[in-house]
Amino acid sequence: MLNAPVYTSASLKAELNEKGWRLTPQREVILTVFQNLPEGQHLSAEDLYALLEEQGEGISLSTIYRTLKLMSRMGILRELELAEGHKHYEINQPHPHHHHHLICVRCSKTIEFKSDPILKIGTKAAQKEGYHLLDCQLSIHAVCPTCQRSLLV
Amino acid sequence: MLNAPVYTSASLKAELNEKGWRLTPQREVILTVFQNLPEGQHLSAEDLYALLEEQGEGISLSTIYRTLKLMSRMGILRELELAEGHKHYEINQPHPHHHHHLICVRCSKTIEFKSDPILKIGTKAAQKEGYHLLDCQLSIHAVCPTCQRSLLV
DNA sequence: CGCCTTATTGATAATAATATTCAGTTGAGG
DNA sequence: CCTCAACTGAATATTATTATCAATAAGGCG
Ligand SMILES: [Mn+2]
Ligand SMILES: [Mn+2]
Ligand SMILES: [Zn+2]
Ligand SMILES: [Zn+2]
Repeated sequence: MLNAPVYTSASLKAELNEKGWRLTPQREVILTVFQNLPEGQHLSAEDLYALLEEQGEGISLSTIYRTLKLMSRMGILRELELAEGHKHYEINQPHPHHHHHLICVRCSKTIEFKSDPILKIGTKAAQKEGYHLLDCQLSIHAVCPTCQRSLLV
Repeated sequence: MLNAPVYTSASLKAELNEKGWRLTPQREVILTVFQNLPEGQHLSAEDLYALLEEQGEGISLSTIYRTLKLMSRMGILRELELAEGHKHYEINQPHPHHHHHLICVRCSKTIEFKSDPILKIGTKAAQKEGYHLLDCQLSIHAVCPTCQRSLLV
């Protein structure tokens, strides 16, 4: 069941150190931002950069890109394709908060929804092949009601 | 249930013309390539470009990018994030061939698997919100057995 | 069947997200 | 503390994808 723990600074440090990596203030700040992000919000690299700038905790874009990638590969964050041209990120929540995305390919309006069966099926599929699960996300690409009406394409 | 028909030149033409667009030899060729692609194969824009070059049916990269995007937004092709840095495409098959992807985030080794329940859940989720379904794909990000062994990160 | 309008193509240049480089800094283990 | 490799930030490079624009060719229509 997506063994994605709720990370604390301590557990993040432990997991990093285990691999010879380090806990830095920047990584701690970024984790905190994602942990406090309201449900349904997703940040791009630029979003995160701007947000931190605002908070007076400026972190370089280089470090932001590196950290987003690192944490995604650790299974701490999820990398999402919610819009064309750039990725979005959110914290990778375990079971009761784990969810999926219904995305309008025209305007990018996104609706989240939960599904236990999907998480189960995904977990089993990974297990069967001996893969170590990091994230499991159903992406539904569709056209929202508004965009259906506006006949534009 | 993902009303993605099996496209023929005629039905492609019909659907294009309906929107004031045109069927061109290039679009026909590209559709044919994807329809004849063996199960489990996915093409990037560059892959497709090289493949057509080889076949002596060279099509410009501009047109390839435009066509891949157009056909994805029409629901004819699926746009997949199977590797970092570029997208892959495959034909969007209806029910009995519809499938999902288990992807190693380290080496990009990908395994396909089917699941009727997921397609059902996705279809229902879109319906409930009044979205017009184009594609429904579960992406499982994980680490394959080989990459688990090689302790590298 | 031709004609006219306009979508489409291909070549080229532009854009923008992300990666890389490297010198200076700082975690973490001993 | 000390050492050393991992990390950061600034600048630069990369590269997938998009935009531009003149030339071409679908397709609706008379
Ligand atoms: Mn979300
Ligand atoms: Mn596939
Ligand atoms: Zn929309
Ligand atoms: Zn692998």
